[in-house]
Amino acid sequence: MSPCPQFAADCPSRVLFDQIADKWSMMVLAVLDDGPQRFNAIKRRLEGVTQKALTQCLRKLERNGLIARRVIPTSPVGVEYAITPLGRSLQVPFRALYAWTAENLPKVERARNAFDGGTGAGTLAL
Amino acid sequence: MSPCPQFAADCPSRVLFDQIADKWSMMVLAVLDDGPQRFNAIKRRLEGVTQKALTQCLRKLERNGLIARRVIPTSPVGVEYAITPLGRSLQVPFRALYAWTAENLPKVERARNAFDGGTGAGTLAL
DNA sequence: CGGTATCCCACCTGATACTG
DNA sequence: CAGTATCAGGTGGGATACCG
Repeated sequence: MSPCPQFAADCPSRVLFDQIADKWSMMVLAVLDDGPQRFNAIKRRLEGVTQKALTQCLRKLERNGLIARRVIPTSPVGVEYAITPLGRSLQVPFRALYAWTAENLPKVERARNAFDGGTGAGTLAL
Repeated sequence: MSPCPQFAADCPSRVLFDQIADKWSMMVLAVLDDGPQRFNAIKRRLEGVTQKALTQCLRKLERNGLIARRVIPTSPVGVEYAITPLGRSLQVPFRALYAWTAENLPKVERARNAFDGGTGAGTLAL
């Protein structure tokens, strides 16, 4: 199986992957999967995210049709973000990835210890 | 479903995700899925990758136990990289993600055009 | 509240040169 | 061949301040 025999720069998979695989996108979608959320509510659940980074991430997700932005014209403006059906469909492969991390974290940690601890002897064991 | 009620910075999924979700890792694993490859052979198949970036990526994958590095003591040294069973297991969720990109690229492109073209009216359509 | 604008700095990048 | 070393330069992040 090789969908792209070579990974050209304009390979659709590459282009799209660059869009969805950043540090925060997956988590934002996971948060919004619980239901629509306000900006600061999302921010509170993503430990370590800055306002700037979150804003950029939300814009990108919105641009790609994965989330929807709705302005609530209250006294101090409110903005609500909601996951779209397209965004929800991306949750499926994302959850598969999450499951992999949960299942294989111990193995990765063991490999890392072997690599770091050894003088490079890790290559022998594999 | 919320495996992490909140995304703490030390959430195992977050930590591991940061390790595997960079620009090149997924493609390197896909290339090595065809069989062991030499450094420059991999480089040739990843259009746009620099030697430095590829070296860093291969080191990280090796450290995390996803690929194995083998030095072939020939006249000009040769180095062969091979995917490990652990790396191969990661291919499963990666392929699911690839399938999603292939299937949903048109929808994303349409959303993007709506967002870019419109004055922000894209929020209405969703 | 939900941003945008600004500054500043760390980092990543590309290019080049050099080594075992 | 497969790197490491180095340096210039652009990109992005963090902090702060300010606007609707």
